[in-house]
Amino acid sequence: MHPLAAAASPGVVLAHQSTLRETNLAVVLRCVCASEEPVSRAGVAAATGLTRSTVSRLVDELVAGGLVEEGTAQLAGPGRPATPLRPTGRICAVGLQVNAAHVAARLLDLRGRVVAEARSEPDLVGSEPAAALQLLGVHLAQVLAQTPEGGRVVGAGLALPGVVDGSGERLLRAPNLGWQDLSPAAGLREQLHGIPLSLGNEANLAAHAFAQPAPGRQGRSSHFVYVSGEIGIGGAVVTDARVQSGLHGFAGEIGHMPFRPGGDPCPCGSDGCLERYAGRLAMTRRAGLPPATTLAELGRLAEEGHTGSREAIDLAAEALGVVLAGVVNLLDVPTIVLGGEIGDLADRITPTVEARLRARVMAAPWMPLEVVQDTDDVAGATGGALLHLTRVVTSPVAFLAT
Amino acid sequence: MHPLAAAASPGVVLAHQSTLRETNLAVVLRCVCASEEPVSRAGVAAATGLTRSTVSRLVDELVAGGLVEEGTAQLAGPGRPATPLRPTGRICAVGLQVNAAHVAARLLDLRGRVVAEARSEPDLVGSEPAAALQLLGVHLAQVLAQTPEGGRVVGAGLALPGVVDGSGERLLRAPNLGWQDLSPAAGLREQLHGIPLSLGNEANLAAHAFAQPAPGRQGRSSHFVYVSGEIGIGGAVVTDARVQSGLHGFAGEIGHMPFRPGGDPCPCGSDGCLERYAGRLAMTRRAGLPPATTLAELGRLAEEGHTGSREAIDLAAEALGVVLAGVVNLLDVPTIVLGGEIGDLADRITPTVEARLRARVMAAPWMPLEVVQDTDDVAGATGGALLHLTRVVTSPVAFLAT
DNA sequence: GGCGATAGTTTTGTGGCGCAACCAACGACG
DNA sequence: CGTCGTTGGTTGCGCCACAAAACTATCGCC
Repeated sequence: MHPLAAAASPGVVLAHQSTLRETNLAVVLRCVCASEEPVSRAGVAAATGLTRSTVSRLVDELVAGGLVEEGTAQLAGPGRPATPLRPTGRICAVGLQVNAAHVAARLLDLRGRVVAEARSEPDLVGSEPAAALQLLGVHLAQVLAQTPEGGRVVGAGLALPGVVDGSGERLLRAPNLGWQDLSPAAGLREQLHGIPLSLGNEANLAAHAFAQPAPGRQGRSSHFVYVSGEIGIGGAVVTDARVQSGLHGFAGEIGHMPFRPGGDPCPCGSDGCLERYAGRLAMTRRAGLPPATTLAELGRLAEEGHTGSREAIDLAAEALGVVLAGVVNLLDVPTIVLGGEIGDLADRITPTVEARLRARVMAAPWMPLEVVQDTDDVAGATGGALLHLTRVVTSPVAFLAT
Repeated sequence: MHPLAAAASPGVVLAHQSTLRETNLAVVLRCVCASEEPVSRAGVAAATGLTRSTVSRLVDELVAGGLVEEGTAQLAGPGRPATPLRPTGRICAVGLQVNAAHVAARLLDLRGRVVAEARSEPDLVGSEPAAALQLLGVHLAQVLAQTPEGGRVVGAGLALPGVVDGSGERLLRAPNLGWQDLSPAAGLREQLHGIPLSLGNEANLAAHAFAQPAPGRQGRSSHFVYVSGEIGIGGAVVTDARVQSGLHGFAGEIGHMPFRPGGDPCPCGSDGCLERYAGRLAMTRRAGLPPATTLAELGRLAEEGHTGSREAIDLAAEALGVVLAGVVNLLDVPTIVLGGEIGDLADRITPTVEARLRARVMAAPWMPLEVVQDTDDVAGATGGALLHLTRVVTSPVAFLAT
């Protein structure tokens, strides 16, 4: 690279005429994808500001390229009826997920529909990667077998509960599985048939799915903290509808933010981490229950008056509230999304968390704060698939069929 | 707006031919600005990938518009000598800053040079806004009087130690000044002569200046946490060279992240906030010194063996280390920048902070962690000016002289 | 059945970039 | 000291993509 190029790098997004066409193709495709209902060429033109003639040519190209379909039924109303446009169901991506309690595969299409799903619930704490990957491979093959006639699978995204390297190829460390330094693509090569596989942190991908529930479609919040509560606690920060992944892609370890520094030692080498108070393992231990107790059971016991469970949940809520208030102070992300197993305790936790936020967030008087729940229990897999489908929407040219 | 437009909003960046020209003008101007040395048209072409003919046309336009100057001395070497290009010194912006200890005005030009500066060091704790703004107005007039012959001042940015609303027009609350609900533009109208004024949080603007030391030029770090230690503690998170300002622009209150929840009560309504351990007021109180003691004096006393000072500094370093480790875990921003008065203690604080980071950051084995110091003591003012100058670089069309 | 309204296509015009040829001005070398 | 090679910068032409506007198609409504 030219020496100056580095200096100018952030802005070396130079534009040719072709760039212009790519941009507008993406604009049109995103518009078609963003709408729940089919839209017409004229509707796209009105929404985007492009002229009808330009939209027509771009749509024709997308139809020819197999990314958009023209419906047969016509949209009624005054004037000439419109031909409805929808993203095709033949473009698909696979979402995969492995964590301590789930192995799952999902096939999503460009409309954001779940085309196929296969899953099982083994216990993978301290497991051998090979066996788990084999099971994942079976599920992967199952969903791929249900690819629609003439369909193309553009990628696969695997959600893992651990630290993934920046390139998305290598799992560095997944403490709760007991895995480290692993390249799962090798073990899945046979089932993948050349489909590109990328890894991602579970919470990061789940947050992506929450920010963008279907390709090109905006979720109800663009600035939020995602908390994924399983054995440990993962997380992700989303600002401007984009997941903050950090310089090396390591961002999101909210479970290891300090709640009581100097308190409970944590296997991570630190002490007083949030995870030691709001993680499942910590909560069940405090409640005096076996480690395999689910959070749903814990919640039921608390409901029935079991003191230990109540205290454990209250402490967890306190810890979450305090730590999340700090995060909101730092980043002004006024929505908290509870995902993963901890969602099962949302009813008991939410009031305390909201109270702590109101009390501890400096700008609370000027902004509404909200705690919501993500009910997708394999949200990481959904996010993994959506990651690849989003790529189709943002740069359609690369995916046009010749 | 059309109903679909909202749904498609993130991508409704449709491109016309004019967009294309604007983009490329920005690319060329950024390239000229990014280089410390003057560059030639051919150099820009090589760096950006645009052709020489296109660069020539764009440069001509920038020269005609008064944003770029052709030098007279020629760049030697084999072949025809090149005509050197530099950003003009006639485009300027004003940076203003008011905090508990400084009132300052700076005039910066498009090359990033400080053209003029005026400042004073009154004590503004619990002060009347009107008097401070009057003083600021005097300094503003002083630097504006030094605008270069034929120069244009494109904007003014005022850095304030408090919460500013999203539009950049209103100061909502500045606890350490004792100010609230204030629109400073009114009080400065006479001196501003129609120059647009925008407000920003002091630490956010200082971070901007650190991320981008001159218009269009990248600083040495693109992912960092900026800590501005004065009476209280402010901060900012920078990812991908952009300051994270949050949904309402309230981001950056790192001083009110929890260090010892349940500990020292904080005027913010919470307790155990970082600021209660690492803010100047907290440190001097702990050291048994008068509140007006500067951190430089505190450091000197510690050097001389004063136990109270040593303990106060050590506790502050501990608190910073713990909280910052949490932030790094959350966001993977491996550089910490110490700015403001706390920079005077950098030597004593840095080792402890770095030790805590190494011990408490989960991904520490895979990434270098670094604590650096920002030596600009009115960095907020610099950032305020750079904010406006950056706008010139990113969208030059709006600033071309007719 | 005529009319207005809306959807979509076709034609023509315009702006902006790449390409390639050209001119300009220097250093190196014989 | 002249020639040649090298690099900087300009000019004219063609292509590409979008805008504008005229045109066709098809509906609902009176």
